[in-house]
Amino acid sequence: MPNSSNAGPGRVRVTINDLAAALGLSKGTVSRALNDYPDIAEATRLRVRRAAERMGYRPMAQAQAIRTGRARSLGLVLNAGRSDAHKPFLTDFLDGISRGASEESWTLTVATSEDEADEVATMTRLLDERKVDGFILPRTKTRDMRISLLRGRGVPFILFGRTGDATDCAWFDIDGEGAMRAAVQRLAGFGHRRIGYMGGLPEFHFSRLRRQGFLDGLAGAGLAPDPALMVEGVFTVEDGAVAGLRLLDHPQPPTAVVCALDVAALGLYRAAIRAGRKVGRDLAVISYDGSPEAAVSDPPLTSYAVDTRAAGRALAEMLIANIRGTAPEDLRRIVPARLIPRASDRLFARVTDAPRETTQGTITTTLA
Amino acid sequence: MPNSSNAGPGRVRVTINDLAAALGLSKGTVSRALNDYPDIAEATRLRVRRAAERMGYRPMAQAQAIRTGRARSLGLVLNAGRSDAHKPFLTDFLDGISRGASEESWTLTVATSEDEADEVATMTRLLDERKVDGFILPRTKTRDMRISLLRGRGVPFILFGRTGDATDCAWFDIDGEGAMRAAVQRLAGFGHRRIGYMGGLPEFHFSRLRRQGFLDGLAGAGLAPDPALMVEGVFTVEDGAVAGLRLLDHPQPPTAVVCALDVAALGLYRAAIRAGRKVGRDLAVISYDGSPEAAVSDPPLTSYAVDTRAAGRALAEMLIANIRGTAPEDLRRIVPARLIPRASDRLFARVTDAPRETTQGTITTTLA
DNA sequence: ACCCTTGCCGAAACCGGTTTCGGAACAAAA
DNA sequence: TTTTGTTCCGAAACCGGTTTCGGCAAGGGT
Repeated sequence: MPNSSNAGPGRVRVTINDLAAALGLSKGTVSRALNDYPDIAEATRLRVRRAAERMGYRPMAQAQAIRTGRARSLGLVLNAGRSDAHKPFLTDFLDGISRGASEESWTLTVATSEDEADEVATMTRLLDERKVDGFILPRTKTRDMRISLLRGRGVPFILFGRTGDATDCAWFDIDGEGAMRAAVQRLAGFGHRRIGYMGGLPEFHFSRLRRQGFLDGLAGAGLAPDPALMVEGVFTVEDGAVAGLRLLDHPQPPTAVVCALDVAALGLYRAAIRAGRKVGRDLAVISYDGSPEAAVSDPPLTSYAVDTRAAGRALAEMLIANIRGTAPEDLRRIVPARLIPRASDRLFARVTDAPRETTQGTITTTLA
Repeated sequence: MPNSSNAGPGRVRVTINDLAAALGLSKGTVSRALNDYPDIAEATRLRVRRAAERMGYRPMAQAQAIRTGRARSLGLVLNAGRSDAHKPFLTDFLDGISRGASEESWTLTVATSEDEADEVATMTRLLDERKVDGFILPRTKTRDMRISLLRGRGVPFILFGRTGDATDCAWFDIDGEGAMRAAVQRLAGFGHRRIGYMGGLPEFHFSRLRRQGFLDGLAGAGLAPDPALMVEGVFTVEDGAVAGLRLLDHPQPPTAVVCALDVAALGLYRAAIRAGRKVGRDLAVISYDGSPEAAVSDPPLTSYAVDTRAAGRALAEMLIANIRGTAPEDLRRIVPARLIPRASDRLFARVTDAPRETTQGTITTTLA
């Protein structure tokens, strides 16, 4: 008969001892059968499996952990302090990770922190108590304390994004620089020659990459970068509004702007209104993120979308592989962002159809 | 010397054996000293504590779990299928839970699911593997399968919200019905007599409560409810737009509307535009949620805000108390929502200052 | 017929903690 | 002095698994 002293949740819990007794085998044999050891007869293995299934046996994760050293849990530490741009995607992200993890019977442990120091402290606690086998690090910075910590302790981890020195790092990322490049190319194809840029906070590595992508795009289109048309450090709609105003107030303002984040673009929308211009008519905008708000803005924002759910899933799978021994060098993947063409980047019946000079003239006089 | 075979993360791990050896005590004594057993001399207890501190000893959570039956982890299963209204609050919510949990050295395990069946399956797995000790159940329904499951298995849990039969349930909730009542009272105070209502999906228990609160509010103001001015089942902005149009198309449309959710109100904004009316001038709106989008809408939406972070924290603390033995009946708390007065509920220089009859007339002719 | 593999399983140690039980040392009461 | 009672700690069992080790039995080769 199964386990009589069943304290805690789960009702009558069937342990490996119950299973072994029911089968007339030793618990060691049962364990090895369940874990596919080579020294178990195929017939026995099947008998054990079937009995386990029938009796509803589930190995207690912690009991395994104590011997194997694996909690079978992935750690994710969210920064709740900063207004996080990935808020709207968080559910999708968690969903992706959770699915990727549960497919291998792993789980996701989430913690939060407000600043970088707190982040490291939280991760340390999770590690010390052995609650987690590895970490997913979102929003990687060029110089990231979390990476130093984990590297120093020899703990497996994977970056969502890249970093300055990615030696020994596994990572998954979206090709932001490629998207920026394509955005410039697209705008140049529409006839734009003065293309502005709004980038994110410089400490995040993606800002650096996207900026470079933008510059590469300009070069590819034979355009010279104008520092006056480029602003960095945008991370909220408010930032974007301020920065946008600066761009639009320029004596020779851009006819198009590439934004590294949707929030920046949304801020630019506001700036445009205040400057008496209209996005989609006087000003072309292409952005990046594919956030839901972008779809309902006026005009709907053309944006490069990232599939956050798929990213979460990939991150989970890759981290598990890393924990299981795959070398970090073999765990690096980059996927393209997907363009969602909407109305903000086509200046209907004007820029689009007119030759370049006329375009410039039209815009300029509109502003004057 | 500490543990030489240190597989896995964490570098040189100091175990209770290392500690005992260093102190010249048995590991049982060390354990009891650390856990404040009464049969340990005060001097010894201190000596042990200090050594533990100095050597950086952290008990391995899983090793404790195997004997105590406590994983020291709270479970949260998110429904990723439905477009979740609490998306913008998710970070805050997780942050609250995480803080409440980590104060007691507990952690948060998050999983996702798409439908109700999946939800139950996920929770079952988490329980069977003993990954969690209890659950936080967000978005409770009047008849909730999760509750039946957990009740049946005798697993501790706490509701975020209330439910049909809350016997033996611990819960934490925001006083939505009170907010609805106050909203009606406020609008009636401004002179409104035809007050509409837009409610949420009926299966969620809060919809029921808020609806009742609205009706109570009407009664308190001496107004008779008009079924034609009440719509239910709104859960997205789109729903809200459709429902709003229905309300505004009424031959004798409402001069004010109480919304049970901000998304409903935002939908109503759209409907008003299409109907040629202007919220804050022809139509007063009070809503509930306090979502960030509501602050930047035009006009800014007056809404009852819920402190999701505080809720998360309270839920975590209460669930831990429940797991530790406090009776569910002693773990029930309701806190008021906080009114954030903005522009959407004051019809400047018209309804506000005019007597009731005139108001009605003004609105009506505006529509005609 | 004997030895040597090989296949397969049981026994027992082990992981890192918690908890029970009993007894030594010492003080107070008889 | 003996008895009784406390205080405090060690020894060992226990939790539910995993992993090592050794040995029995069957099969193959000589």
